[in-house]
Amino acid sequence: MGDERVAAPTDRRRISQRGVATRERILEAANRLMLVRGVNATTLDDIREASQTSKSQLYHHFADKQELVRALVKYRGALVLQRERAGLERLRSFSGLVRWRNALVQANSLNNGKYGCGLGSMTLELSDQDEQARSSLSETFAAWERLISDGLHRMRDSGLLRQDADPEKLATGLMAALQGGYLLANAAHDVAPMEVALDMALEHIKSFLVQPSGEPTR
Amino acid sequence: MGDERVAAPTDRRRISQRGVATRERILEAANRLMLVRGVNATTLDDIREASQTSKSQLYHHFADKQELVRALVKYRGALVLQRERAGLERLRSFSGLVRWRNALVQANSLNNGKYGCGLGSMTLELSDQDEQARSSLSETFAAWERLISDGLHRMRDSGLLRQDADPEKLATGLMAALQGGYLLANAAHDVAPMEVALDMALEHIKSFLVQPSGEPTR
DNA sequence: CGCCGAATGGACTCCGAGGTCCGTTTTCCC
DNA sequence: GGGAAAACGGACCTCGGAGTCCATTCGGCG
Repeated sequence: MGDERVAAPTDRRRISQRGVATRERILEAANRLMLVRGVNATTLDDIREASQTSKSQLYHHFADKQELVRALVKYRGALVLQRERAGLERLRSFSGLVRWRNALVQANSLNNGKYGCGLGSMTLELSDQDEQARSSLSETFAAWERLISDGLHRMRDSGLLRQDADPEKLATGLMAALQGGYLLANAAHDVAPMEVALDMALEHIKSFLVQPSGEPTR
Repeated sequence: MGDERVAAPTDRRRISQRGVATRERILEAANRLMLVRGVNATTLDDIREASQTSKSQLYHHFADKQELVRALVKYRGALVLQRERAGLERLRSFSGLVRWRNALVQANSLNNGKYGCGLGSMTLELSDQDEQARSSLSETFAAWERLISDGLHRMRDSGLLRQDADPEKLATGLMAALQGGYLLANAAHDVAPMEVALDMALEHIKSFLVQPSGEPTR
C-alpha cells in the first residue's frame, strides 16, 4: 500500500500526526473487515483489534458506528476513484477499455468472485437505512461513470466513436454491467459471469465505433 | 418424557394445516421486512410482531435465525421464479422481451428504485457469510437465466435470432444488466439507470436478430 | 523544564437481540 | 369423549456489542 491521503479530517480540531495515523488505521481496518463480513456483521471490537487501537480511540475519532460507516463510505469511494482515475484518465481508445476490463476481471478472479465491489456491496446494505451514506455512494458512482464517459467523449471527439453515441448512457450501461457482473460472480463464486457482462457492454460500445474492426460482428 | 417411537426413521413430524399457515405467515413477514431493512437489520421480534405469532412459533418452525434466513432464500427464490416463469415461459419474440423489460421497470419505478431485487440484495449480504444461502441463491439465478435463455433458444430455433447467437451468454448479460441496474437505481433512488442498463442489454440482443427491425427500442 | 490538550488503554455499563422454557390451548385421531 | 401430539403465548435468560468514563501517557510549545 502506497500513500493514502484519503482519510480527510472532518472538524477543525487540532489533530496531530499521530492522531491522523490512528484514524487512518481505523478506517483501513474497517475497510478490510467490512468488505469481507459486511457492515452490520462487523463489530467495533473487531475493528479495534484489527487496527491495534482501543475503544476510546474509535470514539475519539468518530461519534458512533454510523459516523464511522459514513466515513468509510467516503474513504472507500476515494480509494476506488483514485484507482479508477489511474486507469481511465488517459482512456482514448477501445483497446484501452479492454485493458481496463482485463484489470478488473483479473483482480476479481484472484478471490474467485468473492467480496465483489466495495461500493456495490455497501449500496444494497446501506442505501435503504442511511440516507447520507446512500447519497454519498450515489455521488461516487456518478463520479466513476464520469471518468468513463469523459474517456468516451474523448473517443467521440477524436472521431473514433460515432456522433450519435451517447457517452453518458454508455457509461451507465457499462457500470451496470460491471456491478451486475460483480454480483453474479459473487453468487456463483466464479468470475465468468462478470466477464460475460463486461464483454456485452464493451460489444455494445464497439457497435458505436466508426469503423467496426476487421470482421463483421465476430 | 422419553420418545416411545424408537422405530421412527427421522423427525417426520406431523404438521397440521394450521402449522403450515403459521410457517407461511412467518416467511411472508420475514420476506417483507427483510426486503426493506436487510437481513441483519431485521430482528426476530420484528418478524414475530409482523407475523402475529410468538417467539415459540419461530423456534417451532425454524431451528434458529440462520435457518429462517435460509428458508427465506428459498421462499423468495420460488416467488421470483414463479413470477418470472409467468412472464418468460412464452417468450418467442423481441417485443416479448421489451414487454418483460417494461414490467420490471414499472414495478421498480413504483418505489423510485428503492429496495431493488430481493435476490440481489440478499446475495451481497449473505454470500460471504453463509455458504448454503449462497449456493441456493446461485441456483436460483441460474434457473432465472435459464428461463431467459430458453426463450432465446426458441427465438433462434424459429429463425428470429442468428445461429451464432449464444443464448446462455446473452441471458447472463441481460441478468447482469438487470441486477446492476437494480443496484444503481437503488443508489440513485431513480429507475433511470436501470432502464439504460436493460436497454443496453436488449440492444445487444437485438444486434443478433436476423433482420434488425426499423425503430429502436421503446 | 513544565504545562496543557491531544492521544491512549481498558474496565465498565446498558440494552437489545437471539434463544430457552414451560404452562396452556387447539387439533387430530381412535 | 378422551388422550396425545402439535400449536401456541409469553415470561425469562444470556450474552455480546454499542457506547461511557477516567486515569494515564505522549508530544508540542512557551
